[in-house]
Amino acid sequence: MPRPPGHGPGFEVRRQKIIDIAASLFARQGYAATSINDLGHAVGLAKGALYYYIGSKENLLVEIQSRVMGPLLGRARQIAELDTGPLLRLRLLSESLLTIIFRRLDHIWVYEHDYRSLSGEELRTLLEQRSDFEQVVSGLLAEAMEQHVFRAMSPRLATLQFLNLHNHTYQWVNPDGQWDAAFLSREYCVTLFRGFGAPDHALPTIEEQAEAFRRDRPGLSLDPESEWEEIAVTD
Amino acid sequence: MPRPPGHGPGFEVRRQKIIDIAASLFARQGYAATSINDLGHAVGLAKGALYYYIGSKENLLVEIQSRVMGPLLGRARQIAELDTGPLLRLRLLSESLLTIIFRRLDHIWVYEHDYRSLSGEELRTLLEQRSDFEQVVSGLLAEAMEQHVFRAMSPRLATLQFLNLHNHTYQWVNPDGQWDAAFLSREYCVTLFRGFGAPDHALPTIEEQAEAFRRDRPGLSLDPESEWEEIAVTD
Amino acid sequence: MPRPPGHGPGFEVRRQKIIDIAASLFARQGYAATSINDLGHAVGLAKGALYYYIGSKENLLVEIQSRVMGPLLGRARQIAELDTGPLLRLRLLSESLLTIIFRRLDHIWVYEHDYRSLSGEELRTLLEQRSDFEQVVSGLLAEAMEQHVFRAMSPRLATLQFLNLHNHTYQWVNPDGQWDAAFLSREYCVTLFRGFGAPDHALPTIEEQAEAFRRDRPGLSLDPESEWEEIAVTD
Amino acid sequence: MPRPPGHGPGFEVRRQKIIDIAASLFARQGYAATSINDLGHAVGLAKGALYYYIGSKENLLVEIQSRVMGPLLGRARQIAELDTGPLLRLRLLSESLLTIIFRRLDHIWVYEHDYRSLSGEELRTLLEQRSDFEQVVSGLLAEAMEQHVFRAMSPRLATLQFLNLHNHTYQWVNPDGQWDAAFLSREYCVTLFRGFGAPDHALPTIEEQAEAFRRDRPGLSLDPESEWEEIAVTD
DNA sequence: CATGAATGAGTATTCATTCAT
DNA sequence: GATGAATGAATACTCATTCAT
Repeated sequence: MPRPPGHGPGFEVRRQKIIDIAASLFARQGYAATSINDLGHAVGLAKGALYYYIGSKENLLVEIQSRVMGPLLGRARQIAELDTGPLLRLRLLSESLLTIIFRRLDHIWVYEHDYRSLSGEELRTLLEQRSDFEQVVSGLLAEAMEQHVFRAMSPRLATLQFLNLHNHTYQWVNPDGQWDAAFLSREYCVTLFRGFGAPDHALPTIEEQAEAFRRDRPGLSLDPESEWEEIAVTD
Repeated sequence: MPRPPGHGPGFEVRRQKIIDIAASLFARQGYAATSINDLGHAVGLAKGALYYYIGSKENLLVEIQSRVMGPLLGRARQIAELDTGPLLRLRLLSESLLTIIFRRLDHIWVYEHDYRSLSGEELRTLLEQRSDFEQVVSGLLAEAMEQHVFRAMSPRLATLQFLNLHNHTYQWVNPDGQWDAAFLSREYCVTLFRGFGAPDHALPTIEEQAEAFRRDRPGLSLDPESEWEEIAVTD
Repeated sequence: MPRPPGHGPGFEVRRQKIIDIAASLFARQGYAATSINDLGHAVGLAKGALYYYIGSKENLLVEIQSRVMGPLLGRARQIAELDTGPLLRLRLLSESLLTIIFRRLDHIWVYEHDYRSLSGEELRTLLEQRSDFEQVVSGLLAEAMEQHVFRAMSPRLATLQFLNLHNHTYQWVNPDGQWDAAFLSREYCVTLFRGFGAPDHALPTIEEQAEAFRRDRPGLSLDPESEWEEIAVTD
Repeated sequence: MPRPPGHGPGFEVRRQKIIDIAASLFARQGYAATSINDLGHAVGLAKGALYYYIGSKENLLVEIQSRVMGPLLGRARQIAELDTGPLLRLRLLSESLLTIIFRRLDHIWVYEHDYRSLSGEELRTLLEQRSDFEQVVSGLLAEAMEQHVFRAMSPRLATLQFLNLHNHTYQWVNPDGQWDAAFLSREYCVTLFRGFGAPDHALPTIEEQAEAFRRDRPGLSLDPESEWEEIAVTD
């Protein structure tokens, strides 16, 4: 009894590899400046076979974007619901964001530079996801202000500062360099928490809390390797 | 970049107008997605005439980039040499940078998104200019650390945080919105100066100093309008 | 067109079904605009298996063409040899032609629209068959003129009028509509026989003859159902 | 004072020539089977220059279709409004239709074979125009029936017979052959008018009327040469 | 100065066909 | 028998650039 027409078992594996390679090319040369021919050459496949896997060039962009936004949003929502103070959650969120930037720098380049190449429907989805992520950040910052841990300030402006500081990192970061995501997160949060902190409020010892948290909740660990793969594939 | 002789008196004026329009188109649609035809249509000139003014498409990109970097570097060097404390100079630099972002948002979009479309020689020039600007920032931050106004930290990392916070602003800023460059600069500097500040050091009243400075040195005023035009054209 | 040996018993049945589906797709979308993928999808078979049955895309066209011309020519020759007056034979031929048009409208569309996609050898065969059919018509018309049932006129022009009137029918006919092949044949023949008839010659009562004929010679009945299937499969 | 960007004086001339050549290629090989490369080769122009004139391949189809329908509908409406008997008008209409078929055989091939390659909007326009033409025919036939010049019959079926007889002519006609449009029109009308005529009604001497008409109304002459060019270019 | 016309290489995408498994 | 994977040529179309006038 032959199985109905469809895709073989190796299809998805190869498809993911092609998206990997596409992300790296797009990151290096830009989406518009990378031709399907370039990609075929890099993958080692003729154009026809390439299309068998990718459907269309724009579809590659969609896949790359959702590889970024899927894990990011998933993790952000997990963190937002933890029963800890808002600062610890901001610290965890910061590290998650930076971890993803470190681990998939090429995806982030594409994500940041070429999202305007998306067409209507896909673009709307993406912008919604971005907005969802921003609202998680906004919510945590607002909470910190309500608890007078942070001084009163425009929540929107605080959010934008948080995002500026983190999101621009992809422009210069070297994943194999001296700094890792944990270190950068610590530094950024020191700057932000001191910058945003209420004048008379002694900031809590976030780093100790974070360490304790990681010790107690290994299931929610931020180990980037496993997390990414798992979420990316099932996403 | 001298032009061959024989151009009439209106040549440069018209050339600058064409670059203006090109910048706005590139910002809206991207450099790769904007055709010379589009530009000709927007300018009201046939393609042949356009080439008389622009030389090549890539040349437009070079012009736009140097319109950004020229005034920015010029202003940065002026500020760096002022005989005031490093924090005031950082504050003035911050406002200059944001002023340029506000006033020429389209140029900045092109500058940030399409610099990879430049070829070797031009790209190297650009990266050098970026590096020069970063060194001005680095220098001021190091000075603040030496004077123990800022706590001891990696000067490189401090620089990158300063740049992250400012440079990512173009992604969301609305020049006609509620916030202007002066306001954002104030806010960013509060965050950074408190974040970077030495623990036991009371930060000086930068805003008052800045106001006094603007009152005493009107020639060095940050009035973006005049500054920009002047530098851009003679650049 | 014999197939290499080794095919199982269901081969020919499945093959015919595939040609059926191909004809309907080609008729709807055109031969050039229908891909082998489309066909595979409609049939429920992957492309590889499809080629096992069809040989090539052009071959499908050949099969469809001969499914039309085979029964048509066979029936035309049978009718031409009947020992009745030429008008009755024209009337029977007319109804046969229209019957085939009605029963296999999709085949006729392909036959009329896409025969130019055939290559040399196949095209020549097809054109010969068309010419053979035209000669049967010509012969009957000439006979009617010789017997002074029709007025003297160019036999070629009479033939072309007969063919114009019948062959263009596929463009608008609806097999499920109010008119059937028998009705249209009656109407066309009234027009043609009166139009072609010798001025002083009372046209015979063809319809009564036709009815009597059908009563007496059921073996030569025009029942389209059985006739078509039989010829098509053994063809 | 330079004129604004647009098209030079030779543009439209060359454009019309390209459409001529396209029509001849499409007629010979079919629209789908004719590539833009083929056309460029036939015209003696590179692809880029071709697109400068044609806009798109489908646009060529639209132009060809309207070159047929424009003059045809224009002439049909003129004829329908003449103050003569319906038979003379049918005779004039028949000759106009055949004249266009003779003069632009290649256009008619494309018109008849490839109209399904048109997309929604263009297709709808075309079908409307076809329907308009059919209604002119229907109107004249109905008029003849009302005046009892023709026997009572389904006006729709009479129309379809008229159209079958005329429209299928393009399949075999040779414009340089022994028959011209006037001759074919005469023959077709004899067939149709005798075929449709009321049994007891002596058909009028149409050919004499037609000749008189042509003598008296030279402005409405059917001279195909001048008529076509005039209408085609201004259309 | 400015135009319209021309080029040729490049773009994403499709598709009939083949073939190892 | 049937599949999924691969090919390579073809397709319509775009675009930066040039140049005679």
